[in-house]
Amino acid sequence: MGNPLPKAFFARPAELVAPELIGCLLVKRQEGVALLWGVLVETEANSQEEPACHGYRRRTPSNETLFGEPGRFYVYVSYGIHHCVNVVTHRADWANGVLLRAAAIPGEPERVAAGPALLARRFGIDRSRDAQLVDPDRGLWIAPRPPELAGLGAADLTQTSRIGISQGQELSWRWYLRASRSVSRRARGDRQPPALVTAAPP
DNA sequence: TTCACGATTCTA
DNA sequence: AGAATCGTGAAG
Repeated sequence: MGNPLPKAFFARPAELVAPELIGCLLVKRQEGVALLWGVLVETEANSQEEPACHGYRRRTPSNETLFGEPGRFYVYVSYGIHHCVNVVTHRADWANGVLLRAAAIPGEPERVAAGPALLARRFGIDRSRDAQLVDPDRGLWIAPRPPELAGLGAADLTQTSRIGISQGQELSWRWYLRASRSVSRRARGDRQPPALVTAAPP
């Protein structure tokens, strides 16, 4: 879990990175407590050339990080109240990133991090993390898929349109792990999978 | 300085 | 389906 994704992983277009991030682990090191980690189960891609992207209109102090080098967190405030966490991708001077929309945290309620703002809240991520490197040395990073999830493929994911945007609906740039109950919102017709049975009856 | 709006969430 | 809630960016 200490091994982070290599920097080159993020130096690709967001729509390539986003689906590959599913199954990876978001990990946070905290003072005096065990590592906090969760499996990423839902992501969205965003890119400068389309209107749903924060960098579509102009480069400003608040979206500056999105235009920076890949491999950093871009954290923004949503609706004045919530925080949302992105990972910057592709290359510098081109707004491109992946929104981390949901994570499944072992041993915790299924939906504590089911949604971008809930994920940010549970991991205690706010604007102070903006522009910070995705790196174990900074205490917050992303680890590759663990062995048991290494076999994840397109067949395990649902690809659909993004959530909460008015423009850019035609792009199917949201991906989620179908087997997970920690997904923020399922595509139409996709039934919620059964809960995992963790304990055998006596 | 002011105003309208939003990559959301919670409740009914 | 609708409200809450406030940081931003564009307008004045």
